[in-house]
Amino acid sequence: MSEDRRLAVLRAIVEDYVATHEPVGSRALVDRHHLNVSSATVRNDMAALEDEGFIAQPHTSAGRIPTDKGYRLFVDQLTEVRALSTPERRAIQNFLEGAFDLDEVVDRSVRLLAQLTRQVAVVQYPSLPRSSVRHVELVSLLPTRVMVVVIASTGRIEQRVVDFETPMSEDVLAKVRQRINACVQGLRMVDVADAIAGLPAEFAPLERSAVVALVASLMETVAGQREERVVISGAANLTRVPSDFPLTVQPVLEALEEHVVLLKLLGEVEASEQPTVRIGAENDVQQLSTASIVTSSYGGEGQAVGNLAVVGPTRMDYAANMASVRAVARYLGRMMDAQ
Amino acid sequence: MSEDRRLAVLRAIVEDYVATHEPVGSRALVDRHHLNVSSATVRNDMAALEDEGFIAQPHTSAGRIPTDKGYRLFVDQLTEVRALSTPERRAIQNFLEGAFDLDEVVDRSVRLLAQLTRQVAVVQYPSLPRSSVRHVELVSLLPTRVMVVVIASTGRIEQRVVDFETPMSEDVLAKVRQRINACVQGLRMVDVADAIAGLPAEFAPLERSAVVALVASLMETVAGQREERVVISGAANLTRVPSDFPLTVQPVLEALEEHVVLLKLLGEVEASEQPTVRIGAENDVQQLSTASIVTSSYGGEGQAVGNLAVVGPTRMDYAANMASVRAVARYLGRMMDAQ
DNA sequence: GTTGGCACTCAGGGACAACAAGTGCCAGCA
DNA sequence: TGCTGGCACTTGTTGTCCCTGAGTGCCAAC
Repeated sequence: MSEDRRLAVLRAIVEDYVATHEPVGSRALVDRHHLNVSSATVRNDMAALEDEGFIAQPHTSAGRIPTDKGYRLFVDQLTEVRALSTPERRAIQNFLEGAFDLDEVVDRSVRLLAQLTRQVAVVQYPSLPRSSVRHVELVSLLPTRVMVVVIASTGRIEQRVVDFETPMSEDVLAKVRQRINACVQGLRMVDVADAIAGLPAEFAPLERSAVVALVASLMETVAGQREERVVISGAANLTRVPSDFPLTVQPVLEALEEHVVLLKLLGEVEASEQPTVRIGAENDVQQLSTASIVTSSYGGEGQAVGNLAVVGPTRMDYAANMASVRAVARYLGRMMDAQ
Repeated sequence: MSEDRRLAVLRAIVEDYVATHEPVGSRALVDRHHLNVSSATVRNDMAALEDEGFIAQPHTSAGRIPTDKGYRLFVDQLTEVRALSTPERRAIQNFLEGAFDLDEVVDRSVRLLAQLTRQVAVVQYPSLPRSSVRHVELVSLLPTRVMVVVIASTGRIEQRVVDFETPMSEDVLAKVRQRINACVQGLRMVDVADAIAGLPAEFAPLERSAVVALVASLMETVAGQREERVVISGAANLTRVPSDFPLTVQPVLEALEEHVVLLKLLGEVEASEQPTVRIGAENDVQQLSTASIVTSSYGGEGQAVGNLAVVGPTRMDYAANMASVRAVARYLGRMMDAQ
């Protein structure tokens, strides 16, 4: 019994099952793929594959479907991610290039990814701690209230309102603004806290408490556990094929609404050129144990600033989805650079 | 045959059907509500109600369910929106008050609304054209590239990148910044275009083209058809009761992903203290013809700056949802004032 | 190691009967 | 005039039985 053929049989089963959504039997297999052996031989191979846990039978008289372990082996066999065709690439480029600002770039990316894969797409905003400072603006709202606006190199903008006990004059505010920018412009967010820690000491005791409050607020903003943000699109695709998630659309939708859960999912990827796949129960999130996730990081200049993902049924077209995820991640990274 | 009793019967049918999700028969009706008449009498009333189109039978041997027209009459009979209980109100307040910035306020509101109503909630960001300018910031990215950042009175921030043909010095940029803010600060967005139209003329011919580009970009930003933004939450609630949308979760989900559609839905409300209800086919959006929508506007000082809504099956608890929508709209309006 | 053959299993679907829920209508009553 | 009890009728639901077809496992032969 050849090991190679067994792998070929597994691959054929996965391909057929992904295409037809029905358990595939030995007869259909030899008909559709030219395996050059009889159905009885394939049956023997299938029995072996089942013993090893790669495929399973819904019931005795049915064909086989791949298990999570089977998909895993299948995916690991995919030696290289297929490249998109030129027209596909051009479509992506055209679609993303019309965007004006970061919100629009992210929004278009997530929609595009959902459309390409016909699955649910998730895109994380460029992570604040992983980018650098372009500009800090202080806008006076009241004599005792200032809005701190941080503009990141990725185009992301964060704001926060600070109240003081003692009023601050426009002159002092201008000076603080100038000093802060001098200290932090171009710095990586993670280094900002150190850079401005000494600032309050430069100011007269009377002004110092307000400056301390400003600096503290700025530190909070850039530390930003809270500031990670994700966008999803294509939830309707979950219901496109009802059998995808037989009775389980709800837990999946619920998981997708929990941004904390999503961030955890996205966060588990190490930065890499290749998309990462997690299949079924490989996901730590219990609600997504019937789903598979294809993730990748993106960022300019080989520097990951965020992650993105596609979520779908374990029975998905892994090759195509990996290609789409990689393509969108690349274009997104390029947009970040361009900004 | 008393008209009052017929209305009471309709109300009882709606209430029972909303509660049980099953066609309600004459027998069950007299059992559960003390109507003080026999089931035969109720049957006569039901026949009349059916003639008038307020209720319908799924099939001959089944009970009655309300039609869209029936729900409409029921809703119109609700003379006043129930007030929320004090603990409910306190919960809302606590939930919303911890928010730091606008994004967080909107995010929390939409989640809260989804949780209160157990339906899909939609919240529109404060509309740019309906708010005023707090501050305009120009951040130099390159000598020929500036990021225009507009901060609105509602806390909303919009950005946009402008490229010039001729480089602009920091000095000129500072002057433009100062002049723009002098012209537009505190102005309503709709009046901004007029206020800055004359600005380029103040500058030397050499600088003028860049200033024109800046002014044009600013005008585009505040005109902002494109800039309306909505957030949704609670999509998982669509699948909570499978019978809510028998085979139709998909079109509803699709409609909810089309922000253009949502904005249209939200936009059709006239500003009013009372929530507006649109039932089933009353929605212009065909995909939502099996859904009902409860909308309201919100805004500080009686000035509407945005809208919000709850989307659910026609068979929803209208009284409760109207109360929740109104409550969240009020708190949201208050938050806008506070900013 | 591969193949054809054959007995076995089991989900799916049609036919049919019994049942339950609910209706419409009518004659009688206040 | 309006309400009520009663009764025949309709129809979806449930359960049983049976048949069919797809697919398997295994064995003997090549």
